[in-house]
Amino acid sequence: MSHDETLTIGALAGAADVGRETIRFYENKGLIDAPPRSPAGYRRYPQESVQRLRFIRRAQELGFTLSEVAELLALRVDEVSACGPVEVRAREKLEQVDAKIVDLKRIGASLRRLVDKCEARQPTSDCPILEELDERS
Amino acid sequence: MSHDETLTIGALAGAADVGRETIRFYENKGLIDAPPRSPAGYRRYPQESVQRLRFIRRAQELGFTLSEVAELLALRVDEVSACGPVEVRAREKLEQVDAKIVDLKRIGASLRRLVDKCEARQPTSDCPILEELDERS
DNA sequence: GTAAACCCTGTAGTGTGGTACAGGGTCAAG
DNA sequence: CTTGACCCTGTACCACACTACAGGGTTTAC
Repeated sequence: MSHDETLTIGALAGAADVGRETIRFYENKGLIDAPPRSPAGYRRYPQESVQRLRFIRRAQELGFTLSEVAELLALRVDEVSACGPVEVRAREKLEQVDAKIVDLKRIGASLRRLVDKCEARQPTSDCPILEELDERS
Repeated sequence: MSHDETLTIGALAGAADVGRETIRFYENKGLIDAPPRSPAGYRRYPQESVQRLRFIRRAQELGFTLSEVAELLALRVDEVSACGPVEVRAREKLEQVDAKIVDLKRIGASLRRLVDKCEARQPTSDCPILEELDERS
């Protein structure tokens, strides 16, 4: 297989730091397109697949399920996707994202208070933390 | 069972909006302490358990696994052993949280641009979402 | 020209985080 | 003093997102 700008599944897996099986799994789930095949039936991936895989991974880390990631990836405006429905879905995702940010900020604030308390603690006192983790909206 | 400031598992489940089974599951996993029991063996929870359960739920929604939640809750540790290692853990979580916020803001900005494009009715064939997380991989 | 290293399909198994019984005891109301 | 709503333990099952074979073909490096 001469080097022809495409990647085998193994090379892609290495480049994107995921397992081979994971890539086939994502293909099955429709998260990545089925790539063209070599005469012997081997998948040949374009370089951009690396970006897509990495996006999937990071979106997952942000708390999106695979089907939510699929929705994110499907959001684009072009000849085939009309503006109306795309806009609606994009707005929904945007709300999800903003809500996640709000929650994360609240958690972050709690953690920061925690860290501050640790820094300012009196030598003899315990690390008084539980209240800091409590909700209080 | 006269009202004695404690909650049955069902009352707690109702107050914290989780299933009974989930509470027992968390107890098993060490996420909540085994509460005292009534003579008949019924769990009697203090009011604070509601806060703890809600914290667990919220932290989970933000992408923390149950064992990470356990870590967060364990920051409460006991006595002298506390502050040093606790502070380190808290800082690590804080960094994770801040990084997530940065990524989510990027996705949010991307979605906002997409919505704007929709409003301006300027079809494009690129995928604005995919481009957002490219930098810094 | 053969062995290692890769690829294929397909199915089974894993870990996480629950959820749903089964089979039984307890308690409060009427 | 029974009936229904609650509680107990324990096990089985579920969805999600992988992960690991099995059984086979292909490519490449020596």
